[in-house]
Amino acid sequence: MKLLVVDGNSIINRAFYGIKLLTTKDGRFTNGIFGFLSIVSKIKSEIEPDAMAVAFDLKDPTFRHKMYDGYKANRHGMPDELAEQMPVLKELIPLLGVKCVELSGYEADDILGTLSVSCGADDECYLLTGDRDSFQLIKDNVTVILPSTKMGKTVTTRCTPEYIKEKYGVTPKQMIDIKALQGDSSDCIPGVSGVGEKTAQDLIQRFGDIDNIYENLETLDIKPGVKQKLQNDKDNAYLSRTLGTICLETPISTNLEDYRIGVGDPTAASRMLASLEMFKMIDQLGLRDAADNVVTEEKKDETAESVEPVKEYYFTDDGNLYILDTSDSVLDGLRDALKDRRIKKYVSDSKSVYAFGFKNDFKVLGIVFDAALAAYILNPSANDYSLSRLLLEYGAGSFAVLVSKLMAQIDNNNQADLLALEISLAEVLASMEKTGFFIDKQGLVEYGEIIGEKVDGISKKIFSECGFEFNLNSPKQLGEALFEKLGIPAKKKTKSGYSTSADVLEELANDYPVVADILEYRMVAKLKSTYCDGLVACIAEDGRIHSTLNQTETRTGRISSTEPNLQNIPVRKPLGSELRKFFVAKDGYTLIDADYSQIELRVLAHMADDANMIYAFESGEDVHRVTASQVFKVPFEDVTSVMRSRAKAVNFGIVYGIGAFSLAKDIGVSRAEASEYIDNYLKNFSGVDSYMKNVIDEAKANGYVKTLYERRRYLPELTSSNHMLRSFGERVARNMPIQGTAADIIKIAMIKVYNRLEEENLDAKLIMQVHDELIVEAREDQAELALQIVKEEMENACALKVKLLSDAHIGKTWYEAKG
DNA sequence: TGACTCACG
DNA sequence: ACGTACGTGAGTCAG
Repeated sequence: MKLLVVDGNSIINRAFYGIKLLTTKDGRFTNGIFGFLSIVSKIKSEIEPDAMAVAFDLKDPTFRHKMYDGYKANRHGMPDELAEQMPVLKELIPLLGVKCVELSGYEADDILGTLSVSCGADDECYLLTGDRDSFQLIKDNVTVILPSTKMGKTVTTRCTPEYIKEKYGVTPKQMIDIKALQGDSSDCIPGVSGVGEKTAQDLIQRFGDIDNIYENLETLDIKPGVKQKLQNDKDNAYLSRTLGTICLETPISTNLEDYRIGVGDPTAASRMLASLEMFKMIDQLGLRDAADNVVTEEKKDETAESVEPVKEYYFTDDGNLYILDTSDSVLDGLRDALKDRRIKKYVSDSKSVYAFGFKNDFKVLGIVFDAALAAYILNPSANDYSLSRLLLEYGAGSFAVLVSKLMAQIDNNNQADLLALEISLAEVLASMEKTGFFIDKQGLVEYGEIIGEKVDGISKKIFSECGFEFNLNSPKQLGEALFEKLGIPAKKKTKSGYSTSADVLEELANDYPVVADILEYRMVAKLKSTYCDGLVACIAEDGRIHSTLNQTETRTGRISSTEPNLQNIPVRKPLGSELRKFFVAKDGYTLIDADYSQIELRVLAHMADDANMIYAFESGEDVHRVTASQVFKVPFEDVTSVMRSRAKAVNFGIVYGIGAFSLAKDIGVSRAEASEYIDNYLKNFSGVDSYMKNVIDEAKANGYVKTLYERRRYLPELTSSNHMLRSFGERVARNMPIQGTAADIIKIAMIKVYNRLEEENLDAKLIMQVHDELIVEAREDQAELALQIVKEEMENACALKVKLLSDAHIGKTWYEAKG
């Protein structure tokens, strides 16, 4: 029989520290469980055992180790984030048909030891543990499988008697004697003081065990100093041997039949994994059928009278239309229903339904519910809002059940208006995707050729300055070239070598001309590959780029743009901004670019209800100048450009959840000085000061933060015992309501602009959004009117305690229209 | 696939 | 004692 015994504590510990913290949407930590299941399922499929057990430590609070009271007293307690995962794992394992074994007063090691000696000569035993103490258990038929992390990946080593012989030069049993001499501070095993790994190995290799050493200490060939140390700590050596010997007689069942892998409860297991949001793991553990049963079983319960097969869509008794699958072939048969406003539609993904309408020149009416958008509004931090996942996650047996569960939560959270807003926006986004952005392809290609020549020229220059060639795109090779071969002093390191990021290189560029060239290379290489080549490849047959606008991607409520991303087209540097000259309006049309002025700061002024900041905006003066005058305590007229730019950085920093250190680095002043700026700022803007404190208190009390329009983001990080993680949570708590409210507002504006342009029958279309900026393509003779509409709708999107302002310009290209 | 770098608001 | 500003997406390298 093949037996696999897992040291549960050791493996979940390794997993916990090896994987970044993961949580479910309601804040339960899951990374340890996830890592445990990953490695155990991998090893299980390699070994294919007949029997299996997972052993856990179980400390009896009244238990004191017989020999040594300090035993393991200095082991670090388990962090809460891991401790809460243990009972969950222990509940899950039996559902997978595997026994958990734990016994008061014994460690997992002891259970591994006892089961390993229960195996007969015909059996094979595998011990999965990260604890090298288990090496003493190795025999011809007992192998230790030791996971370790190499270059960020988990690899496993099969440790056999031969492996121990080769690595330590001893038998597995002799490992106990090595440890008796060497000790182990993490286990509070004292050993012989002054004897380390090398000496201990050498002594046991030559003399076999500590009995022989102590019986013949006088005559053995051992250095006098070492002899003295051995003499001094003889008692500790024997005590250590006792402590280091794994118990082989734990009172548990030693009948291997009792550990034969069973069927467990696949349905309960998959339900539990779904609640832990480990959807891939369900497949990995072979529970897909059971998971599907969860859905069909419950479906039977719900619609007991008529068990329908799962369909792509269905009408229900109330005459509403439920559309689960929004592919063209399905929607094709529903055209008439899609045009009928009276038929309420509940869909899995409204944007694609609207897109189908546009593609076929009709308008889809009557979508009242979108499951993906609803789930996104309930929790924007998930990664996947596909229907199959939502059904599992919400434990819903049918689409109709899912809809009612989602809707109940949306109502409960007061988010029905927000959902309606997102559904309206889906139509706008579908229209924008369909329209796309016209590109001067020939101009872009020619620009790409010029940039390409620059790339080649700078590469050659760099190689001649260095005296050797290497791959300039490889941070690793570049780091070695600069900081080793050329001997330039390195400033900063990353996990895998020297940092070569722009801020590091900028500090060196003045002293080392080659570094300045590398910065220039980086810039032009990026322009060439990402923008010139990348964008040209995205131009469709109609001469336009149709980016995808994702509505369920960001944790703050912003939309994102992919394939290609049109929200990060260069603008800050002159050479890069040239690119925008190739984003043009089609013949006879022109572009309107309108962007909100300081929307995030205005939102902050409103939400914090800060009289001073509201006044600053009402004065109509430049807000960074006003801030500078207050923070630096100088009259408004005396604000210098340096003061203004520093105040601007402080304003940004406040929105991001500022720290003095980062502000200091950003604007190049001392930390103390930066700290003074922040203090002055918060004294002047006392409303902001108290808002920032309140928002964190509320976030901690509620577990989430929210925008003016009830968009939420849950922040399990706030309860973390890890300082870094908790601080991150606090910064997010400060930032998300501001960034998110600004996102809500521009979404409202988009819907209004879209509807107005349509109502007024203008030949003008919204084509792009860049967070605080909207772009419209309008027929030339209607451009002025369209501009007025865009500006007006943006400024009237909502009424805050401060006005919203939109700067709008007309131009033939994006470059021109940006103003 | 993850790390690094860099483009944007 | 700890590391250091929010939110994104794409290209590239290297394991």
